[in-house]
Amino acid sequence: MNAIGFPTHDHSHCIADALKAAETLCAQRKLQFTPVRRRVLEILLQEHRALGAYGILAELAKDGLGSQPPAVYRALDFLVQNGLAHRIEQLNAYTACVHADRDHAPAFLVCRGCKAVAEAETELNQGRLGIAARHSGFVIERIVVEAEGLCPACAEGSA
Amino acid sequence: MNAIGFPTHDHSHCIADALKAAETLCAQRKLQFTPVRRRVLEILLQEHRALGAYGILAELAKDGLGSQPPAVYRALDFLVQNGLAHRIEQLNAYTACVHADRDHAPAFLVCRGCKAVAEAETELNQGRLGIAARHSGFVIERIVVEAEGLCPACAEGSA
DNA sequence: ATTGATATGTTATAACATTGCACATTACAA
DNA sequence: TTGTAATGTGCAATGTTATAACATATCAAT
Ligand SMILES: [Zn+2]
Ligand SMILES: [Zn+2]
Ligand SMILES: [Zn+2]
Ligand SMILES: [Zn+2]
Repeated sequence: MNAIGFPTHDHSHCIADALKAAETLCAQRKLQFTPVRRRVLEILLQEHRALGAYGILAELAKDGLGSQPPAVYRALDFLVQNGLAHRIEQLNAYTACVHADRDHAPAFLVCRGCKAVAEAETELNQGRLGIAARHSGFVIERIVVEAEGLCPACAEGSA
Repeated sequence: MNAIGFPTHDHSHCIADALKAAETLCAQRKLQFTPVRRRVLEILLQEHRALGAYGILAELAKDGLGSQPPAVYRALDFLVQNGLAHRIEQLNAYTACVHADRDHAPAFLVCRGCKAVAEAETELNQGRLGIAARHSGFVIERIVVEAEGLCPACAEGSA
């Protein structure tokens, strides 16, 4: 699938591939890809959208995999920590990473209409902010880049 | 003062000037710069840091200017709406704008040590994300750019 | 068997944010 | 100046997101 933009794609493959990749990655790094963690990733992969922790928790609960907030937050911590998912700060929500294998600084297009999220990449010390940082001796460790706007479908609808 | 970086500066001027500018701006746009709104901006201006809504509320309450959450959230909405303050998404917190006069797309350096915030500028359709957006027909309306890292002082301390 | 490391379960609470309604103030035009 | 609409405030309740604190389970290495 194309990570950038809002193309249609074979989503079942998309999910299966990502889960497979996560398995491999966890095996390599000797991380435990437990049922809860796997299920949370699966839930996130269902849609290319950002889901809130409590929404995910509701799904989890249906499978009897945890009913209290810490269950989902711990799984999300694990996934985010290991690059399998990302937090969308402007929504206090989470989305599966579309290329968890490579190390990357993610950037997002977030549709305010349908809440769809597309992941792109950025550089840590790019542009004016990077210049400002170097100028002042600020050391950038992580960068949040999230564009809010309308995806083609939603722009069409509101036109 | 220098908006970019973490220089020392005459902070009392900094505050007075910003308040004056806000007054002027509100007069021009026929907006009501009420005591609550003024005081919240003043509180934000005290430090070049991000403050949480409830922290601000506590200060407000000391002056008898409101004791319930809506008081502060309304004022913050007003300030953010009119470009006098910005929301730092990664902290769920707020900071005063350092150049509220000009229309701009703000970007931030946020120190994870001392929570200091420096404001810089960015462009709406910059870099790879802009390219991705144009490519897919996504219309960017707002962009969140927040770098997390260590300011010179904190980097020194942790070395 | 004991220990240590990791993951999970459970309860409670902190922190952030909004809704709804009544009342007060301000703006503005008749 | 007075009526009226728009805007701002006070207050109570509620909703949403996130973490603290403590207990238990599992499993592997000693
Ligand atoms: Zn990613
Ligand atoms: Zn959309
Ligand atoms: Zn600004
Ligand atoms: Zn610092």
